Amino acid sequence: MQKESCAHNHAHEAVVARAKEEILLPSDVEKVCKIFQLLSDPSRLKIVLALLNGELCVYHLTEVCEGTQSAVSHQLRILRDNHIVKSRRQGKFVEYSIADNHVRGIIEMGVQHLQCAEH
Amino acid sequence: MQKESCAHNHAHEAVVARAKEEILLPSDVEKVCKIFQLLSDPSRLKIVLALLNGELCVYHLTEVCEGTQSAVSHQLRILRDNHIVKSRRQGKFVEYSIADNHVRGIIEMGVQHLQCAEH
DNA sequence: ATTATATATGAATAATTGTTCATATATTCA
DNA sequence: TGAATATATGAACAATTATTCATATATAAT
Repeated sequence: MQKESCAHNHAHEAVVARAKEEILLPSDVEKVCKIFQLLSDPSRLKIVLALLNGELCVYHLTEVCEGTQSAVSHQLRILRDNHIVKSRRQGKFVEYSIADNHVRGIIEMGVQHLQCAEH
Repeated sequence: MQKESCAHNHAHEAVVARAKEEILLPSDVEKVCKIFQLLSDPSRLKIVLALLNGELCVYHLTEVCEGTQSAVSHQLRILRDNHIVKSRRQGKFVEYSIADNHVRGIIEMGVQHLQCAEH
């Protein structure tokens, strides 16, 4: 209930102070959240998963992800704006590929989590 | 624009077929998304970050995360329901701790992403 | 028992966001 | 140049979700 008054000093403020030190800076928390948020939508994750195996154009991505062209394009924009993917025009087509190699590691960790018996 | 008709067979359907094989099962995509979604909110990420250094009670978490008691409790419920954290009552207090060790790896990858020069 | 402290939770609200529909832009081909 | 294909994007809509406020429950202390 309270937020300021500390009637409660079991294990003292030291616990809080230490925990606060070890945590990330607020701005860093936001940034780490952002990368997770980008991968937390099925449409976007499918796009990124597909691109982990190599460059694909929008039409192929639309097929692979079983979405509409518009929806895929909108999500590609978000991924591109956030430097997860990059694009290059190849004549008639626009080919997309992974721009940030860290995403592979992050996703692998997510998959590892999934494959465990704990659930 | 189209979704069915394939006027476009540059690099053939084989590309799509192969990409679809390499991607995860739809249910697995959902599950991987879920773990990212859980870590994609600043309040929840702060909670998890704090708990990575050891068990903390709700009051301490409230202080560390600089949120209200209610908001922290709501987020703890979500994290507990999804087996990211677990709780045990210790007399007057309820102590929370990390239930799923995979989150450490996932977050470390997220932080690694952050620390890179690319942005 | 009564009071105070610690945590949990339901309902309401506000904000964010993913999709769809329509349309615009860009490139190729006839 | 004009038609067709490929991609992008704005606006509207629906759904999800994080927070707040009020209150309920649980434990401890007096």
